[in-house]
Amino acid sequence: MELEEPELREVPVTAVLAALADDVRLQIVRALAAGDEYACGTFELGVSKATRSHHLKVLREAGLTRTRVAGTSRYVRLRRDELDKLYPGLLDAVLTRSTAASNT
Amino acid sequence: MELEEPELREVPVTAVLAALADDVRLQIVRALAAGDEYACGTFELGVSKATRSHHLKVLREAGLTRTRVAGTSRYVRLRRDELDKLYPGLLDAVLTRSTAASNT
DNA sequence: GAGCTTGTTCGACTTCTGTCGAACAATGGT
DNA sequence: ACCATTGTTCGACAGAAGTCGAACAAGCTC
Repeated sequence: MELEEPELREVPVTAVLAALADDVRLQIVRALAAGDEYACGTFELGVSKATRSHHLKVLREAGLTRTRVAGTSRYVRLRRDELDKLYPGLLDAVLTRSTAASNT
Repeated sequence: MELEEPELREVPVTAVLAALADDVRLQIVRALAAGDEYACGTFELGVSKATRSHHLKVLREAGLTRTRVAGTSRYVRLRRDELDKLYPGLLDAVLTRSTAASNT
C-alpha cells in the first residue's frame, strides 16, 4: 500500500490552500510545525479517528506532509523545507496568524 | 446597502485561505494584483454574472478586497497592504505560484 | 494463534459551495 | 418617463467535503 505523496510542484495552488483552509487540519499543521514527527494518534483534535485519518490524508495528498510507516503506527511530519521553497512566507503567515487567532 | 468589509484581523485564517482556494477567485485576485482598480464587469472569468458576483462577495467578506460604488458600477481592489502586513508572504507566495501554475 | 493496538476504508448522512437563470434594484441617458 | 446598463439577490440544483460508526487490515505481544 503506497502512500500518495505528490511532488509539491504538481499540486495546484488551490489544493494547497484548500488543505490549509480547515480548522482541524490547521490544528494538525500547527502541531507539526511545533515539533518534528508525530504519530497519527497523538493529535488532540476532538474528532473521531476516521475523521482524523481523513484530514491527514488530505494534507498528505496536498503535498503538505510526509508519512513514515513504522509497525502499526504512522509518523507524520511537515514538508516545511519544500513548502518554504515553493511558497515562501505562506506557512509562516498562516501559522503566525493562527496561533494568535484569538486576538481582535 | 452597506458593503460588508470586515477588519482583516477579525476574519479567521481559514476564511482567508478558503477565499483563495478557488480557481475563479484566484483569477480575480491575480487580475487585481496586476493593476489597481477594476469594475466588476471587466473580469473575464467564464462564469455567469451571478457567479461572478458571488465570488466577489466571498473575496470582499474574507477581507481581501474593497469595493467602491460609482454610479451603476462597482470598482474592486485588493487590500494588498493590509494583507501583506497581516500575512506577510501569503499573497506573493500564492500569486507567484499561480501565475506559474502551468509548469510541471 | 488469539487478542490488542493503530490506522484506513466504507457507506451513509448532512452541510457547504459553486453554478445558473430569472427577477429585482439602482443609476444614467435620451 | 422609459429604457438600457450594471450588479445583486433569490431559489434551485449538483457535486464536494466533513463527520461518524462499523468493518477491515496490518503489526505487535503473549
